[in-house]
Amino acid sequence: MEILEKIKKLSVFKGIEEEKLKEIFKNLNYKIRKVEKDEVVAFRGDILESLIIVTSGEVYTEMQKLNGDSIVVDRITMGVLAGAFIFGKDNRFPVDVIAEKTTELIYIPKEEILRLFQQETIFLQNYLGVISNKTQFLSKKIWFSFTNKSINNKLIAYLLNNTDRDNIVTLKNSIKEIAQMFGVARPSLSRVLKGFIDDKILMRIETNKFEIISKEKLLEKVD
Amino acid sequence: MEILEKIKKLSVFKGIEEEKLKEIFKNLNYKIRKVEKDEVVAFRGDILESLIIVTSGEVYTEMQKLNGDSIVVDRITMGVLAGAFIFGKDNRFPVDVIAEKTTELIYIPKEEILRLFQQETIFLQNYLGVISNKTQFLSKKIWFSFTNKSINNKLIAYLLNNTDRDNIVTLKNSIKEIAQMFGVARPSLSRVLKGFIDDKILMRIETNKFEIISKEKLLEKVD
DNA sequence: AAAACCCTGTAACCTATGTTACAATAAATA
DNA sequence: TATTTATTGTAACATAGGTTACAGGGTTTT
Repeated sequence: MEILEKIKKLSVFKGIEEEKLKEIFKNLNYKIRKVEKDEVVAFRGDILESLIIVTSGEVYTEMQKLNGDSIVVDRITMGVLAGAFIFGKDNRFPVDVIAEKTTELIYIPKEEILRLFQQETIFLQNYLGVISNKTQFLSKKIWFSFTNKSINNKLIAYLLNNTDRDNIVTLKNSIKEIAQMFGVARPSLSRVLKGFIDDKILMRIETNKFEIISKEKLLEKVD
Repeated sequence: MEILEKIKKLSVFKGIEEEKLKEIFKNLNYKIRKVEKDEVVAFRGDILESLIIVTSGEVYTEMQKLNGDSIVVDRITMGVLAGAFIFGKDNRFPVDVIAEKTTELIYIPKEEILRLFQQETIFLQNYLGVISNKTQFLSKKIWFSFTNKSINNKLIAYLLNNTDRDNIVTLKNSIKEIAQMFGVARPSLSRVLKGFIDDKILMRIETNKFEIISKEKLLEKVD
């Protein structure tokens, strides 16, 4: 069972002994599906009857904007695909799912999943963990964009969240990426950043390393 | 057991026969807590060891903005409180929880919940449903604000989502509330709405009832 | 009916942010 | 090292949206 090698690395099966995992999969009704690059794994609106797990390769999910453009929502290399949608009220895919490269997927029917939950508490806990983390992640994202409307505030929150002791901030992402995360234009973010430096609130140490000269002054900039 | 009367109305216990529910609660290790209006149920950062269920009254959750203002995130009258946080990586409350009025809560330890999951599949499915729905709700919210940046687009998406056949839109909320949902200023929303009416894309039938004269023209307004 | 209140429309004004474009680095590649 | 490519800084300009303020129309309260 070469599938075991892939399976045991997945976070939903973490902590289950290999022997048990083998036993589980021997009696499990599942399907393996291989898709090529650019192949559509699922269309928006498709009904979800099975849990889909990505074991190798990569898929991305995209949504349609009103003007027809589509934006990439998420990328999944290993793990559960849309885990919150199989048990929710609306069990249809909210997004299109497309393979980024050659990808292997496992389909496990919902009933089998429920049976596994009963049989293997660790699996249940892992699964609960996965969707709980997703919810937490989304909650934080919403909180961030809701409480920090201006670029000013977004940047301040970001800086404060990434300060080590000694008030040094090392950016984990490029300015370009941060602007994207914030959903703002890159030059606009640069402008605000420059403003903080001009006002001697921040000091640039390296390209993407700053010292917060005064936290108080920084907080005064909140609008 | 008067608690049964309250319990059986909760969506996480839906579909479980009353007799079984009685049996479950007889052997369950839980605590009841009563709080008065304005009493703090939980502080941001508190560790969650138990599932908390609101059985009567009402609580609201609030978050701190950088400038110290707090905003109300959610209100819960009956149901599970922060259900995604007990099984997630970070099992601390992300928000302050405060009683809106006299409120009764049930605390069930995490281990007991897990035991219940094994014992009563319906409960497990209900619970999965609750957090899944939450995730779906948050996903939609994020999608909406991410794909519809301008008030223009937000309003168009809102109108299209609330059209019945015959292209009549009846607003479910006041303009004020919609502006709040969108996170924009009320006069700004009014202005855009007026724009659509001036351009003969919408026609006002009643105060909060409109006819979409031309869906095509409406979609042309997307930026 | 009068008063008080809340929701909405509307207008004038201002500012933050997007847009575009180009120069200056920095990083990657030949 | 030289050349290309991606990332940033910066500036000039346009505009969507926030702010404030006030007036008209509903509702509720007195």
